[in-house]
Parts: sequence; structure tokens; C-alpha cells
Amino acid sequence: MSVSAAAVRTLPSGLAERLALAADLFAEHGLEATRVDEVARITGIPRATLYYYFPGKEHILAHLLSSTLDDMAERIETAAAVPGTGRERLERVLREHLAFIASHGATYRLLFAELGRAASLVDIARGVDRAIRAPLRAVLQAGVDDGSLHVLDVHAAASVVHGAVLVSGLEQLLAPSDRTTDRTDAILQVVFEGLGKERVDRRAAEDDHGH
Amino acid sequence: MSVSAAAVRTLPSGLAERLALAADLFAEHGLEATRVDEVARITGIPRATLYYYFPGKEHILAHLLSSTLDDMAERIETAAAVPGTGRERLERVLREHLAFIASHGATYRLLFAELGRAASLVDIARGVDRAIRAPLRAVLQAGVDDGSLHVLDVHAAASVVHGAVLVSGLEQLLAPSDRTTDRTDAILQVVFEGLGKERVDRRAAEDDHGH
Amino acid sequence: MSVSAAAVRTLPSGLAERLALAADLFAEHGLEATRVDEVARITGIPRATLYYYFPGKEHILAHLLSSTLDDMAERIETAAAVPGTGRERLERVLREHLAFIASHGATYRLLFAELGRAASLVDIARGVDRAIRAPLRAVLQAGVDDGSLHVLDVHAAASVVHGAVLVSGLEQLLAPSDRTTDRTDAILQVVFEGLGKERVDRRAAEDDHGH
Amino acid sequence: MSVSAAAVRTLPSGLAERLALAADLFAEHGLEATRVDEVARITGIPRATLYYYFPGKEHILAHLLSSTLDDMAERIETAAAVPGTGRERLERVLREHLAFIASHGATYRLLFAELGRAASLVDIARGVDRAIRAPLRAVLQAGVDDGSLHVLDVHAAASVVHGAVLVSGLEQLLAPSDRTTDRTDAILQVVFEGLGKERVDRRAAEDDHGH
DNA sequence: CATGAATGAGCTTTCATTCAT
DNA sequence: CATGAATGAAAGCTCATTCAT
Repeated sequence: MSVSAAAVRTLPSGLAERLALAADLFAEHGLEATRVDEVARITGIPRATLYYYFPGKEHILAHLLSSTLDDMAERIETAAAVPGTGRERLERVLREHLAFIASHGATYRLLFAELGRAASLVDIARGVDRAIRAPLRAVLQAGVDDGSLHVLDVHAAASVVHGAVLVSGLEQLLAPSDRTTDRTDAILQVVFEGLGKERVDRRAAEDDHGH
Repeated sequence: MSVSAAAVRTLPSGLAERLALAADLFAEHGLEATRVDEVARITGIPRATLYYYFPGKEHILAHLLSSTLDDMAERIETAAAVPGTGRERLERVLREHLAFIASHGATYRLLFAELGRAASLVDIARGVDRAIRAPLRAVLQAGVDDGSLHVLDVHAAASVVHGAVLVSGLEQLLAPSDRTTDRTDAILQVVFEGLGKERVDRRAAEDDHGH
Repeated sequence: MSVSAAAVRTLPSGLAERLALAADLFAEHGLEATRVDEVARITGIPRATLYYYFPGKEHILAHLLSSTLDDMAERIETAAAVPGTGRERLERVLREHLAFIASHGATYRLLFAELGRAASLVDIARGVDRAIRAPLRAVLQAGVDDGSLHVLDVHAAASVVHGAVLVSGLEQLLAPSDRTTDRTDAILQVVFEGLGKERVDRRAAEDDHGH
Repeated sequence: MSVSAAAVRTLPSGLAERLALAADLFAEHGLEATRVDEVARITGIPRATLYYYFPGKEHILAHLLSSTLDDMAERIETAAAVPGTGRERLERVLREHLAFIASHGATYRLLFAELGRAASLVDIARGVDRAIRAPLRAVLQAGVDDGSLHVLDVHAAASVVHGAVLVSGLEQLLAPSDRTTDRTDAILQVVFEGLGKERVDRRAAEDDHGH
């Protein structure tokens, strides 16, 4: 189920927990600028022990990213699984996603910093698709099927809502506010209603255009 | 006008051009993992000469990021300045933004990798706001004012459209396609029309419903 | 009888055999460059078990070297013990010595690599003297006593024949040939006949010259 | 002319001289156990400077070995070039060789420790052949041609004299004595006169055998 | 008795940076 | 002005060794 390259040795659960403490380090400094020494210090795991469980520094990061992606996938899938119309489920997923960004901010940012980096051990693009995009497409399609959503292009719609949530989520990380709920509502309003004054059916665009 | 820490010495235009070749390096590896040696090799500028013009490696990156932000600001402002309704100008800005991402992919990704990193020499958040968000807000507001756009919360709307464009732009970088125009159109459709079946005015949902 | 530092615990014979497999490793890489891990892998003895029987890595090597020296001593002494003239016994010893080098090539080389190294646990110089030089000197002296050998300086003669055998033995290791027997014969011919056109007795050169 | 892998950068002559001081270190400890730190300390060359001129530690050793082989080749060739009978030239070469061992003891031992090691950067076997064996064979052949030496198999004879000199040379290193000249003479006596009571022509061996 | 797990100590190597020319 | 040569500083990783079980 994990996206990560399998660790050579099974990581004791105690270590896995303490390792999570290193996520902020990697997020703040990036892979290269994060010193293994610092990871050891902040987690309390001796350097040599880290190398006993991981072949190298990058594998520690890969483990963290994979864990985060797995977490994210689980939480979003759970939110998507709650019964309801497509629209209701979409809203739940988006709120859950925003909450996840808020609680895993550092790692989430890191995920996007590493996204598109060629040499990454973790295929982040695939992980993001699995954890976020696929569930989004599923609920969007459900909305199309049950008539609760107006979606012409599921893929494009998934991009928009993902982008909206990602960007507003990062914004909140950089400039935290206590009006989080308001912001979330405002984002969702735009997503559901769009910016145009009138809805324009594509096939009837010519006619409407003149008015 | 530049966001960057000023280079200690005036950079000969020849060097500035060759330096742009290093953007991909920084984008692919990040600041720390990019070797000054590599920058020297790819630009053809001797290492010591780089240090003659820049106080340190990070200043080279800062220069590149600032240049890109300046470029982006100029192009988007130009697009926004073309006369028309707010809606028309918004569409132009979004298309221009997507084109910019496509042509400056590596640096753009880098911008977001560095975004939120504390120690950056360049205040990227501010630069992004200046280059992208402010113009977006301006045309959104113009659309509100001239009645061509349905926007309740300009700030939230800017987030959504920025996110939509950013995410779809990155997607195209990672999985290039020749249906770029189609994708762009699909994105804009969602942005303008929203996902909801019916538009619901918050305050007067009941009333509006009847119309 | 062993030259080695005694192993702290009695080594089960099973282990002793498997340990011999490590000789090549030490021979190829030397003491420092040979990893205990590799020794464990090639012998099938767990690392920690090696440390149960030996106080440290160098003691494993010492054990191997001592074993080899003991083997060599035994075989050469046996060859020397076969009745005959000094010359006959010398020839037998030399052939046995060459055979030993051929069959213990790696360890033999190692012996000379370690020879003269200060910190060795095994006094290799002494072991080599015991296993090789002393028997050589004994048969040379026997040849002097029974008149079957022409030897003015037993010590020097031992050096020459040792050198001849050592060098030609190593040569065969590095460039194996199926003309081994021929080579051996040729070496012995030089050893027994010398290179000079005429034999010149030092003390009675004039007299001998006439014969 | 050098056997070594070419140094990436031309080594300043000043450094080359100071580097020679490291030969003893390598000789005493071997490649692995010699710390680059120690090489830096003993030569006065900063560690990073060593790495500026050599790609790695082993290349420093390779340089030293190659230099020594080059030196040895030059000195032995010079000795062999002095006019005279083959026998006279051989004797000169052997004395020169012994002198060389005495003056370059550490490196010489190292040469034989590395001999036959697979991964060496320097092809020591070839270097030894070039520096020692080839000149030996040449003077031996000259002795055959001018009738001054009794040699049936030049190759075998070269092995014997090489072995004799090598072994006695190493002996003197390990147990220095002021009777060096005497020892040298004794060695040469054995080499020239052989150990056998009577010279035995190979073709007439059968007859003599019975006696 | 044997051994898997864990780690302290330290070394090679890298690289940003300086400076004499 | 520009740069080749040189180096101080630090980091990743390895590995011999220990010890609880």
C-alpha cells in the first residue's frame, strides 16, 4: 500500500513515531540542507541507528513523504466514503483536505517542493494522484451521475478544486488566521458557483455571447 | 523594482544571459544540492568569476528568482492592462499566466519549492503577491465593478484562480500534452461556471432560487 | 606450538574449517580493508559469533596466519625428515615448499604483506624462520656434513633458495602455467649449479681453477 | 614512462617531494589503515589540497608506487648500462638492486604487499618486470652471449637472482647489520656458484644420478 | 551458547569560498 | 578585471564492537 521504496529492515514502531519529528526539518531546509545529525538530535535516534534502518538520508525523507501520502490517502478516502450526494461528499473531501494541509503543513509543502524533482525516490506525482486526485475525480463523477454537480470535464474540475485547496491551504500556513472557517467557506463558494456572471452552456455559447 | 538583494557589482548583460542557463539546475536540485561548480560549468562562467559578482551561491539563486518574478510581473501586468471588461482581462491574465508557467517551468517550480522557506534571501511570498495575486485581485475587482464577474470575496477568488492555474500548469509540465489549449479552456470553464448545479446566493438563496 | 595469540575460547573445529574460507579475503584486501561483515558472510558465521570466539578482527587474521605457518612447518618438516643425503632432502623440501605456495597462494602472499608490519599480533618473521628457514638451514647443514652440498655460508644459501622458491612460487600464482614442473626443474637447476661459468672456491680459487 | 594512472592535475614539484614523506606511512600501515589525515600531517600538505591533486587516497599511493618503480628502473638500467661482460654487469645490477632495497625499504616492502592485489591502480607486476626483471634478463642474456655466464634458462635464472636479492634485501631491512657487504658477497657467491657439489649437465644427468 | 540489534567513533570526501596574480 | 589554485570546514556514511536475550 505504501508508495515508498521498502525499508531494508522493518522499522520498529517506536522509531517510526520519533522519526515523524524530523518532517519539519526536511520541510524547512530541504533534503540536502537537512543534516542527518539534526535528524538524529531531534528524533533522539542515534545517527548510526538511522543508517541501520535506512540506506541513506534520502530514504529517511522518502519514508516520511510516503507515510504522509498514505495518511492523506486514508483520511481523504474516509471522507469520500461517507454516504451522500456527490456534491456533499466533495465538500467533505475538500474540508478534510484543507484540514490535512493545516495539520501537516510542513510535509505538505515539502511534497510540492519535491514534486517534479526527477531523482526522487518516491513517485510523488503518482502518490498525489492516488491520495488526492483519484478520490476527487471519484466524487466529481458521482456528482455528475447523481445530478448534484455541474461538471463538464472531470479532470479539469479536479485540477481546479485541487489547486484552490492547495493554494488556499498554503496561504493559511504562511499567514495563519483565526478566520479559517470563513476562508474555507469563501473558497468553496467560488468553487461551487464560479466567477462568471451567468452560466454559459458550451453548446449555446454563440447565442449567449452577443447579450 | 527588483525584489532581490542587489548584486554587489553590476552584472554584465552577457553574464546575466548565461546565468539563466543555471535556472534548471537550481530547479532540479534545489539551492543546497546545486553545486557552484555545476553552475560554472553550465554557464561557462568560471567559479571565481561568479564569486566576483555574487557574494555567495544563494545570491545567484536569488538573482534568478527575482528576475523570473520580475518577468512574470511584467507579462501579467501587460496582459491585465489590455482594455476590456474585468472578465475579459481576467481571462487574458490567466492565459498569460499559464503560458508563463509553460515557458518557465523549472523556475516556477523552484519558486514554489522555496515558497515558505524561512531563510530565503528573496521574499518570494511578497514577490508572488506582487507578480500574480495583486494583478489578479485588480482584474477581479474590475469585474465586480463593471458587473462582468460574480465575485463575493476577491481574495478567495484570487486564491481559487491562482490555484487552478498553478496546479494545471504544473500538471502540464509533468505530463506535457498537445491538447494544451483544450485543457486551458476546460480549466477556465470550471473557474467561470463553478461546479454547483445551481448558483445559490448566500443571503438570498431562497429568492434567487425562484428566478 | 602455535605462534598465534591463543583464541580466548576453544574454536569448534567446524568453525575453524569455515574460517579458512576467509583467508582469500584477507589476502586480497589486507587486514584493514577486510570487513568483518565479509568474513561473516563468506564463512557463514554470524558476526557476533566471530566476536564470541575472537577478541577482534586482527585475531581472526592472526589465527589464519598462524594456522598457515603451522601447516607449512609441518609439511616442510615432514619433507625434510625423509631420509637421504642433504642434497636429496633439500630438493624434496624445495619441491614441497613450491607445492605449498601453489596451494596456499593467497595466504602466502598475505604472509609477506604482513611481514615487517610492526603491529602484527603474529611474529611472522619468527614463524617464517621456524617453518621455512630453520628446516632449510638444517638440510643445508646436513648437506655440508655429508658432503652432498657445496655451501660456504649456510645462512646466505638459505636466503637464496628461499628467495628463489618464494619468487618463482609467486610468479606461478600470478601467471599460472601448466609447465609448472618444468619451471620447478629450471629453478632447481640454477640453485644447484649457479650462474657462474666456473666454480671458484674462495679460499682455494687458484687450486680449484686447475682441475 | 610512468606506470601510474596520470594525475588529473600536474603535481607541483614541491608537493611531489613532500609527498615522498608519506611512503613510510603507507608502507607501515597499508593503504586502508593509512589515514589521509596522517598523510596531510606528515607532508604538511592540507588534506583538501591532496584531494585537489588526487582523486582519492589510493591515487596518492599509486603515485608513490609508480615513482618508486620509475626510480628503481632508472637506477638499475644505469647499472646495467655500464660496459663489461654479462657477468660483471649482472653483479653490478644485483649490488645496485640491494642498495636500492636498503634505501627504499618501506616502499619496496609495500610494493610486494600490493603485488598480486587485484584492485591496485598500478600494475605492479608489470612495473616490477619492467624495472627489475627485464634488465636482469638482458644482462643474463648478454652473459650467455659473451660466454661469461652459465645460464640454461634465462627466465628461471632471473627468478632466482631476483628472489635471492629480494629476500636477502628484506632480511637486512628487518634485521639490519653492519656486515651488509659480507652478506651481499655471500649471496652473490651462492648465486654464481650454486649449491651443488658438482655441476651436472642436464643431458648427462642420468649418468651422474647413479653415483 | 549464540546472535540480532544497536551504536560510538572516526574517516574520506566534498565544496563553498578566498586570494595572489 | 578575472581567474586558477588552494584550503577550512563540515557531513555522510561505515564498521568494529557490545550486549540483551
